[in-house]
Amino acid sequence: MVQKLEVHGDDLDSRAREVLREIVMQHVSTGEAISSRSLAKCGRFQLSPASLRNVMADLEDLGYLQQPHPSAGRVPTDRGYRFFIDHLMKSRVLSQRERESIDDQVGHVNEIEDVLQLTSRLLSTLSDQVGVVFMPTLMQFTIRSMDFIAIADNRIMCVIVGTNGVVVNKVIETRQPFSRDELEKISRYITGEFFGLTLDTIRRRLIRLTEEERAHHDTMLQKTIALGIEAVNDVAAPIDHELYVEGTTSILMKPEFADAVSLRKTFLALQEKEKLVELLNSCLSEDGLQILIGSESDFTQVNNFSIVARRYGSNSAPLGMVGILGPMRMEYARMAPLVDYLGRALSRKIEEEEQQQ
Amino acid sequence: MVQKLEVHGDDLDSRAREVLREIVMQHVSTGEAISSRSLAKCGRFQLSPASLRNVMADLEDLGYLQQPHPSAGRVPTDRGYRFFIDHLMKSRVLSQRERESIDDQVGHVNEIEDVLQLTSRLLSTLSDQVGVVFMPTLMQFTIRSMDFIAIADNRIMCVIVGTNGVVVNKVIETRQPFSRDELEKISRYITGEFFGLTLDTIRRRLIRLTEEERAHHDTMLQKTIALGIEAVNDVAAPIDHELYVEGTTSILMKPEFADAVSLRKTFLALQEKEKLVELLNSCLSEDGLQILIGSESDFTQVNNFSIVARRYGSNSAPLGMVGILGPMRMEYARMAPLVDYLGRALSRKIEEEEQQQ
DNA sequence: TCTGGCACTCCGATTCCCGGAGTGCTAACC
DNA sequence: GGTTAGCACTCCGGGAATCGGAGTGCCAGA
Repeated sequence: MVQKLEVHGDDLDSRAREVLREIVMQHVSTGEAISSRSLAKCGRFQLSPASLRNVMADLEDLGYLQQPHPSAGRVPTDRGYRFFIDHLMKSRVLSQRERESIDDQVGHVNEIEDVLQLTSRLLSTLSDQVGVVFMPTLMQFTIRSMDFIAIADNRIMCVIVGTNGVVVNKVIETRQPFSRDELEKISRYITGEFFGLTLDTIRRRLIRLTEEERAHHDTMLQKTIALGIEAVNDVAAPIDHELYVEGTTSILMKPEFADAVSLRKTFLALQEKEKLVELLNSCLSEDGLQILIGSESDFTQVNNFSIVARRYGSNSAPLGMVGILGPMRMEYARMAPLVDYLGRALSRKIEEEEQQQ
Repeated sequence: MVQKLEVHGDDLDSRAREVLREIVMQHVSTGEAISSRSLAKCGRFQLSPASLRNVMADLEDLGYLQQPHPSAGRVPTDRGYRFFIDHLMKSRVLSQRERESIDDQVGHVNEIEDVLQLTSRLLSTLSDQVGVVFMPTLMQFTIRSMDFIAIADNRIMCVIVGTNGVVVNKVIETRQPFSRDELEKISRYITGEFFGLTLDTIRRRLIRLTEEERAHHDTMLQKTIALGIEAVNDVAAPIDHELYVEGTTSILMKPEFADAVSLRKTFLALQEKEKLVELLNSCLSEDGLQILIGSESDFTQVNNFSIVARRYGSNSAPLGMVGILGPMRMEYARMAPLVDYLGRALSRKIEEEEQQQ
């Protein structure tokens, strides 16, 4: 399939490529369907509208363009955008000023949660699209400490701090009551024993311990293990994630969503975050910048969205996804470096925190 | 002003009152403007349309009705709704089934946060409007315990548990580092010393202690005080609040918001929660069910909303507001008891938790 | 005081019309 | 063979005109 597309890429002669590029660029900036006449007028082709019409007809036959209705100009299809991105696009690098502004703002925030929120906000304002930052389950995190606090007799708050500075806390219900003393001891023990391990490993070790220690009748240790398992299970439930979505208002102002019907639809799509989470989760396995256009995924298809996203965190331990979400018509050449830079900035920031502490 | 309205209330003869009631009820159920003919047809009046038109004209002169456009039927104004609610409405009590269903669901949840969220969800589904639950700053809460956990050298998580079961936690930055041992001691000391007091009192005591103890050179105590003050200040910042808003989708489906313009406007209003918080905060001082219609508050005026809300928590220590939010056209007779019951249910639930522990 | 009747108004849907914009095709041209 | 001019065709969108329906206000008569 990819091979096929590559061949297609070479199939287009340079004139057709230039025409497609110009149509994409004009359409992105105006939002209108592009006519042969407006192409001729732009001055980049020494050709008459009639000749350009021929080229456009060819591009339509190949599935790169389409007409909203007969006797209208052409609009890029998602395949058209895809070709543009893969072969024609010249990424515009971020200006010095923009990068400095980003670095500056990121530098002034400390809490991980705040950094994530700031990032989504920056993505949104700088792109004028919806900014998204996603942090999935913590199963793969390595922990720095794990503390237990009595809230009620059989209700305990568990606070887990990751080596990367992320803090998670969750109230868990326990079967047996714990005293303040016990909890302090348990906190010390677990933190001391499991420092630097992932929750996943910790759980496996705890389960192994259960079996080994069954004979010893050390009640304290048994209590510790029981509590530890409950905590790990509860905190690292697979649905557990953070999702920051910023700038939904700006996207609803776009002409694409002018009428009440698509406005409602888009609004609902942004409300129901499960689908989005599902998509981002599935993107987590791949490295580098990822662009999904319209029909290329379920979520983007039904809403005519595009997504430009990227993993953040270190290569060995990816933490989540950052990206933007908007209508298919967007300035990919500007979005791509923006998302890329913010992804890097976020990764760097988290790494700093990790080292510093 | 209130006096004036009361007089108005008596000004209307019984026929006019009945006509107004019928118009409100018909309009609420259909959403259409009500004509003299449809009033005559409903059978409650032995009058011809022509006579009813006279009554309607009078009600319009008094400001209770208005015509969307000439030669359309009449629609209640916000004053009309106000009169209806104050003098004509017969609250429909909740059915046994509904109450049992509510009690049952509330009974199955334990976390305060979950209870609040459930309540807003119930409000939304049972009313088919937007359900809102608001919990303002915790300054007036009495605490059960206060624990400090090291996250990094000079970053500490503070977990406060209220006697009502509410748990708040917040990461605070400290000027000096604290060891694990110190933190445990501090936690014990503060919890022991300040159990049952409000954050506000605690802060005042801590400040007094600062002065008293300055001479003693007890570094440990000084550290304790410093940390305590930082924690209380930080956690109980005035902006600190929780707001649960549920069911925004259902409201956007209502015919009132069919066109793109009002859809956008409503959407934006629901996004920007500050205004809503402001309004709810200002309602917090008054007891009993509160109904705000259209022009009766800034927030409801610009969006043509109405709000039916009620305080929850005990009388001596109100915790927050519960309520529903929707277009002016809503079944107030059903909304009023619903909000009232859920407010009581929520208060009762919180009280139970408090006693139980 | 109530009611029937009548004139008037306004909305909304439907229809028709027309200009603008754009295409596809063909034939001529370089 | 590629390129261009010309022409017929199509479709959209806005505007004017039309018409029926719904509702009111008012007046005169019971």
